[in-house]
This record gives sequence, C-alpha cells and structure tokens, in this order.
Amino acid sequence: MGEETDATLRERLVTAGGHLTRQRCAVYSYLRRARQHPTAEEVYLGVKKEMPRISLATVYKNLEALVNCGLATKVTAGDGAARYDIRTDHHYHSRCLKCGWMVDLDPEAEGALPELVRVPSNFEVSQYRIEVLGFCSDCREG
Amino acid sequence: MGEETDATLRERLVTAGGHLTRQRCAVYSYLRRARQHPTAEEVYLGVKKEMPRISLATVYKNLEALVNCGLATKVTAGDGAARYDIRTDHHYHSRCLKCGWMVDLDPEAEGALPELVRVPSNFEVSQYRIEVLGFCSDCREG
DNA sequence: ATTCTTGCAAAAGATTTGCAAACAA
DNA sequence: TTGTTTGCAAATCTTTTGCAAGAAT
Repeated sequence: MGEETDATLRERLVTAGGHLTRQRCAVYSYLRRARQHPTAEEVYLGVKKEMPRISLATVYKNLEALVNCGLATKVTAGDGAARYDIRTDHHYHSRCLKCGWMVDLDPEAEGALPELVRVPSNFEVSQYRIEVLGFCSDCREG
Repeated sequence: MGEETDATLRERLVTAGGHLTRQRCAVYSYLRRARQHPTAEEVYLGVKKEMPRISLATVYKNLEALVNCGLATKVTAGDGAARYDIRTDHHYHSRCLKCGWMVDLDPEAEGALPELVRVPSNFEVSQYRIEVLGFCSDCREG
C-alpha cells in the first residue's frame, strides 16, 4: 500500500484515538483495491491470503473502525450480509436482483429530493439513500 | 377482524395455493392494526397475547406468506431485524436515527428518478427505493 | 383424502463480545 | 508504561429448516 495512504489512515485513526496496525492497513488496502463492495467475509478471505492468521472478528472490528473515522461506508443491502464501500461522499447504489452486483451511482442533481418525496415538516432530514433495483447487463441476457 | 378482510386474505392465499388459518388471520390482523412497521418479534409478541401458543417460526412463515401473496411488504432497514409494512403500493420511508421510528412517505411526483440519479443505460431498472434518514419530532427535542 | 400449516427444537448465518497475550504509541 | 488491538472461542441475534402432529380444503 502507498505511504501517503498509510499516513491518511494513521492520521484519521489517531484523531479518533486509535492505532495503526498491520491488520488495519491490510483491511483498508483491500477495500481500496476491491472492484466490488465486499462483505466482511470477503474482506476476511482476501486479506487472509497475505495475512493467514488474521481473524474474522478483527476484520469486523477494523471495518467498523474505518467507518467510524470516515474512511469507509457500511452499506446494508437488506438481504444477507452488510457490504463495505470505500466511498464516503454522497452517492447512491444500484443492485442487481439476480446476482447482487452493486454499483455506485453518482447524483445527477443536488437538492432534488423535495420534488420526489413529501417529508413531514417536523422530521429533521440529515441524509437520504436511493437504491435502484433491477438487472445488470450480464443478468438481463442470461 | 372484519369478514371482508378475511375474504380478501383467503382469496389471495388460495390463489397462491395456501390455506386460511387462524394464525394467518391473526398475523394479518395485527399488521393491519399496527401503528408502526413491526418486526417479526413484535408481531409475535402482539399476536401471542390473544393466541398464546403461536410460535415465532409460524409468524415468520406467515409474514412471508403475506408478502408472497401481495398483502404486505418486507422492509429491511439495514440495522437489526426486518420490518413488515401493510402497504404494498409504491412509497418510501423515513427512519429516525435515534429511535428507529419508520414512517411512510408518499411519492410527490412519478418518474423523477432520472433527474436525480444517473443510471447506466445497460442496467434494467425495475424499481427504486428511497429512505430518508434523520430525526423524528420526539427525538430532535430530547 | 390430500395438501398445507403448526409448533417445537435444532440449525444456520451474521455479527458481537470477553479475555489474555501481543502490539503501538 | 499505558492504552489499544489481536485472535480465539463463546455468545447473541435474526431467520430458516426438519419433522411429526394437527388443521384446512
């Protein structure tokens, strides 16, 4: 993993009162390289290849630490296991109903929510999520 | 429970190859009367009051049966247990980050999704979900 | 009669926790 | 040194499943 990446990770961790460990670097590195949004189990299996003694509990704890210091997002797809996303900026997701493939979607326009949904005035909105469900290019053919 | 309600339930169940049982009526009735979107556990505890020998497994099976015959929706909030919603039409949800309170939101305008999100053209959209997160009127004060 | 459903207990899957040893600051 | 993290096993929580007995069609 790159040294500036380690530095960023260390800075965020230290600010949150944490330590920079080999396991934490490995989890963060795996997440950065992941093509998809992996589950904790997938991160575990991936990191295990280079660090055979790491435990699944450690992976869970480290993923939580990354989320807590703002370096990752937990995406709960609803079905099965939670997934982790290296992106932390405001964006949405599409998910294939057949294979579960999850893709990031970029906001097209900001502040358009009120036109789409009527939110009660006594509810204080802090964020919103959009999930688009359907079939990816591979699955719509098969 | 009202007789027309039973008749609707029976019709849907029979169409799907199922039976109308006391337990199923009770679960459906509870869901209709629920002020919030209850978890399976909450439905179980509620129905148990009038039907002490019902089992949690039966409640799970019956909630699934209701979803399958189009009389309820399963709402997976991400955290903890799934919740069940008697509404089956297209609508959204808001959820309080403090107390978990979930409220139905009505669509303000249809077909506005493309203005909000850029979905890849090779993805076949079948539905989308919007979840508004924040704080309900009770929790923004406390 | 036949098929579906119930209730129970056990199983399964995902995530969390307690704790002593190891590590980072 | 002091406080945090690791790895392991056990525990927890939610949901599912197998099966014999019971209920609905």
